[in-house]
Order: sequence, then structure tokens, then C-alpha cells
Amino acid sequence: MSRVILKDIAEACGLSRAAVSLVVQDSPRVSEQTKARVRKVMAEMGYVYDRGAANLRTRRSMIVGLIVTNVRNPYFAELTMAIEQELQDAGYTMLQGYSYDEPSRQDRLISAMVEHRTDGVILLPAADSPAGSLQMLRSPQGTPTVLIARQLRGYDADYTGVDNVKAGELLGEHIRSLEARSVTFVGGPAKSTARDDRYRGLARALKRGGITLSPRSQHVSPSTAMDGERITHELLRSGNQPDVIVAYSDAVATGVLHAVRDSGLKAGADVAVAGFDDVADARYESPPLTSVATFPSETGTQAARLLLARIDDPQRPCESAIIAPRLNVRDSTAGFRPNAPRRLASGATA
Amino acid sequence: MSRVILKDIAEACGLSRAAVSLVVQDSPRVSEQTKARVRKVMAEMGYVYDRGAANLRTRRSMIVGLIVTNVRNPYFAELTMAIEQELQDAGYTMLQGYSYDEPSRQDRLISAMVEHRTDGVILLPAADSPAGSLQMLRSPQGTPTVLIARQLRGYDADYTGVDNVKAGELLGEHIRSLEARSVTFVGGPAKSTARDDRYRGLARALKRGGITLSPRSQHVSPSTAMDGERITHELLRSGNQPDVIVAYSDAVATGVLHAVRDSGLKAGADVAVAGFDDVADARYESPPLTSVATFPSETGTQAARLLLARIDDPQRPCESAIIAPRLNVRDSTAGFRPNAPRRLASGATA
DNA sequence: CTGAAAGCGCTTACAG
DNA sequence: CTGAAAGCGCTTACAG
Repeated sequence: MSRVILKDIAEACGLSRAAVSLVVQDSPRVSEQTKARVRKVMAEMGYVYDRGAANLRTRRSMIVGLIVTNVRNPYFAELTMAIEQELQDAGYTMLQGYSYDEPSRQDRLISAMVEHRTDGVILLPAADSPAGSLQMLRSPQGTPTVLIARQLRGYDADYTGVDNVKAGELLGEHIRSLEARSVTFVGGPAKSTARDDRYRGLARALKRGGITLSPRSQHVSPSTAMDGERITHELLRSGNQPDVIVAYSDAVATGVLHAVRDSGLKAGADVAVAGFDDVADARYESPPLTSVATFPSETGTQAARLLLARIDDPQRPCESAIIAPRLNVRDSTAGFRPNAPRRLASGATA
Repeated sequence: MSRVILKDIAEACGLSRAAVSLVVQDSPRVSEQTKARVRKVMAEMGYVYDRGAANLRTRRSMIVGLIVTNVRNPYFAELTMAIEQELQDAGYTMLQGYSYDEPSRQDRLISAMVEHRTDGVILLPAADSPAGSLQMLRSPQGTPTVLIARQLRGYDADYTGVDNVKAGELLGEHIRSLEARSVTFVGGPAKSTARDDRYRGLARALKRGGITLSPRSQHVSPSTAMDGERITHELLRSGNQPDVIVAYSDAVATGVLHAVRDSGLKAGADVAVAGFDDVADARYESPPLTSVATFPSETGTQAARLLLARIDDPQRPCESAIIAPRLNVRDSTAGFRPNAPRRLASGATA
């Protein structure tokens, strides 16, 4: 037996297809009595509404696209969950894909989403997206788009993300208060505006205290624990142990802490460590990790709202919803003092 | 100016719509020369293929649905990434949703996916899915479905997941080799078959060694670090400190380790701790966590393949791809011995 | 290699 | 409150 369609229901009820269509849409033009009868028949016959067909007519798909680099990093996971929840509540379903920070994958995903006529797209742009990369979203009618977490120079769109410069600055001021003398910044993708901004804010604050900071383009990497671990081992082996290691993200910091322990040093005493994001893991590190909260959940909710607003009114002016970061100081830096006898321990052992 | 459609391209090229449609499908029935000309015109006019319209005709959506409980847990994140990659390579795009382990949310997601005519669905069933819950997937023509990670009693479908009984047994045998005397099992959702199976395998092995195990229905919880932390605090405060705490998952174990540290005990010495999944975090714990690997990435790849096979041939018999677990012993249990003077330390301090 | 025609399952004015 | 008709953008035999 073939699939049950609207026409079958109409015939079974002795109504026109139009009438049944109105029932599906819960139109006030149909009596409650009729609606009840039709719905009963639908259930009995196992009718399944075909949104694709409906959308062809209405020109809305009730689907929204979401592209992030990956979802292993808890920051992105949090972000994704928040977006899904908000869009789900608004009746949308989410087409999702991961770019792995590769522009070619991102392009393929954008194509697929545009071809599926998503009503809008939320995009965390790959770190080195070429300028023309998002052209497809701009084309004929344009797909409403909001950017998250990373801005795209020269691409005017709704945006939401944390104030990364401020985030860097907050951490820099904290480091000044520790009277540290040297800071190494580790991890984060080369061309990410988020990395640039965090570094910039940090540099600004440290400069006020005359504190040394590693060059911006040094220690670039994907934002993973494995990379944090590798870089930190290299750093410590090279003999250039700084007072403070600032990781691009908590994910990177996890690896930093591990490498520090592995090298027989005590994080928070021999070397201070801090990260960005303040995802759940930060609290559970040993020692608990000082981190600048970047509020992925709020960012996601905000992004979804911006997108819904733009779908509602494509002509509205572009909006940037900038989220304020917050510093959470924990043991990985709290008790650190640069003049603590940090070489003594190993000296005594020798 | 309104959207460019196939007809516009046909007119611009002096061809029929059918001909242009064949170009889109890269049919051998059209000369390469013509294809090149048509594609050039498409690019110039900014044509975007409408898959929704095409699908209405072809009755395939090239969309697959994926429903997992959440994506904060690295196990699910890994799983999700692997599935996406495999499906993407096969030309599918993914509609995704999170059930939060709530059957009502799961139902809504399944409805949405069926209505969008997904070609198939991969489902990690909510722990307490009612039996009739997946009826929609069964209806008229039926949507090809594969279940992952948790089986559903009385629901016959393709399935892939780790052998959880074996996983529990592996850990149980290891615990026997430590000569531990008591084990507490903490965390995991009440009605999850994965939890039941892990517990069962563990119980079986421990029984052989005459080792005490906490009752199955005790310490049930969502699979999060926060819950692991809370339960462990309760456990330690109650004075019933076991030799070994086995966490339902590494996520739970993260919280367990934190609570143990917080209570002034040393994991791996005063109390042994182990988890399941062996996600990346396990290595980075302090001490590194003994964990039974459940291979989410392989599970995801496998699930995608099963689904593609079923889409290809809806009549094929149901298949179960069971993945073999592997125990990875690390410091959280490796050096533990129950007779080590674990009360001595505090005694000496007192 | 190409064109005319029918149809996928729905919605939307429009007339009643 | 209801019905007949047109149409959303594509594809698929079929005949040439």
C-alpha cells in the first residue's frame, strides 16, 4: 500500500483537499468539530504530513542550518545545545555540519544548506575563511545569516560573541596583580579573530605592567588538549619557562596542565596557568583552572534570537550582540607568586 | 528580482528544462560541451538548485536524521562527529536534535524528521523510551532506522554499540586482580540498557572474586561530572568508603575524582576509581583514569554504514554490529592495593 | 541528444 | 465554512 496523502484523507472525510490542509494548519476557518473528525481519520490512516511539499508552496522550510568547526570542544557543544533548544522552541529543525575549520568543508556545507532552502544559517566561520567564501549565502534572495564567536573582516552580518579583547584584558590585569614577569600565550588557530583579540587585550594589560609576552604568532595550534600538551612540553624542554602560561581555551589548558604535571612541576605554584571559556571542565581540573568565562550558552541563545529576528524582518539593520566576559580565579593562579622558591624543590632533590 | 529557476537557465541557453535538469544531474545523455555552457550560465545568473523541489519528485531527501541525548558528553560528541563525516561523504546532510533523555522531546524530534522525509534516522534512544515511542518511524513506508549505544527491548532494528556486558566484565576482572574487597557503582540513567549491562558484567566478574558490589539501582543519575561529584560526596560523608568506585562513564568519573580530591583522599591510593568510554579526557585526569574504551568513533562510523546499507536495501535482515571494548589501566587504579595503609596518613596527622 | 507533458504533495487566493 | 484551479521547482518516461 502506498503512502497516505492529503487527498486520501479528504476523500475519506468527504472534504476537499483545501479543507484538510486548513485542518493541518489549525485554521480558525474550520469548525472544531470538523477538525476533530479529520484528525481522527488521519491518525487511523497513518497520515504523515509532508513538509517538503508544503514548503515548496509556502517558500519556508522551517529548517535552519548550523555550522560550527566541531563539537568535541565543550565550548562548541554548549553553544550548539543552546542554539538547538531555542530554535526547536520556535518550531525549527536544525541541519547541522562541522567544518573542522576547513574552508572547503565549510563551502560544501553552505551549499548543501542553501540548496535545501534553509530559512537561515548560523555560522561559526572557519578561521581562515576566504572573503568570498560566504557568497552563496548572499546570492539572489540571500539566506539570513548570523555569525558567532568569530567575526569576518569585511563581511557585514548579525554577530554575537564575547568581547574577546576585554576577556584578554581581564586576564592580563589579574596576571599583573600576581606580579608575574613573563607570560607565554599558547594555542588557538592562526587566523581566528578570537585569538587575535584575546592576545591583543592580554598584551595591552600586560604592557601596563611591563610584563613580557610571547610573540603573537608563536605557538599557534588547533584548540585541543593534545596540542596544549605538545606545545607545553616543547616550551618547558626549551628552558624558557614563563611565570604564567595562558592557553587560548580551556581545552588547550587541559593539555597544558597535564604537561606541567608530567614535567614534575606544580601548576599554581611553579607556574601559573589560565584559560578562556570557563567550560564545566575548568572547575574539575587539578588544580582548578583560572578561566575567563565566555558564556557559550548565552551566546547560542542570543544567536538564535538574532536569526529569528532577521528571518522575521530581512531588512532590519545588522546587529552585534556582544557578551561581557567574566574572570573566574581559581587555584591554578590564585596563590602563585613569581618569587616563590620554585627552583628550590628540584634543587633540594638533586 | 526574483529567484533564478531551472526554467530561466533553460531559456537563457535555448534549451528545455529537461535538458538543463540532466545537466544538473551530470547525465551522460548531455554532451560535455553543452554541460559546460549551461554551467557557465548558471554561475553567471546565480542559480541555486532547489533540492526540496527535486526531492518531491524523486522521493529521496538526501537528509538523514540524528538524535542523541546531548552533545556535552564527549562520548556523544565523538559519536556525532563520526556519523556526520561518514554521511557527509555519502552526500547526505544531517538534521540533528537532542532529546535530553526525555521521551517527549524525542517524540517531537522524530515527528519533525519523519515530516521532513529524512531518508533514514540514527537514534540513540532516550533511556526510558516507551515501547510505542518509535511507532512513527515504523508507519506506512517506514523510515530506515538504526539504533546506537542503547538497545530497545522488543524493538527490532539495526543496532550498533559496544558490548557493555563484556566492558563491565573486563573492569571486574581488573578489580579482582587488585584484590579489592568492595566496589560502589555510581551514576548513569536508571533505565539505560547500557548501564544495566555494564553493571551486570561487572557483577559477574566480582562475584567470582567474592567482592561486594553496591545494589544496581543505587546511585542512579544523569551522566555528568556534577552528578558524579555529588554522589561521591554523599558516599564519602556516609562513611561507606569502598575500595573502588566505578563510574558509569568517564564524564561521571571526572566528578568522582574531583570529590575524592576535595575530601582530602588520594585517588589511586586511598580509593581506586575507574570509568567507561575512555574518551580523550581520561588520559588528562589527575591521576590518569583507568577506563574501558567503548570506541564512539567506530560506533558512529558503523552506524552510518548500517543506515546507508538499509536505505539501499530496506528489505535486508536486521544487523547488529557489536563493538569489542578494551580496558586501559592507568594510575587511578594501577597501583592501588586495599591493604595499603590508607587510614594511616590521616591517623598520623591526627 | 532534445521537447512536451504529467506529476510529486502541498497551499493559496478566489468565488461561492 | 467549502471547492475548483493554479502553481511551487523540479524529474521522468515517452516520443522523436
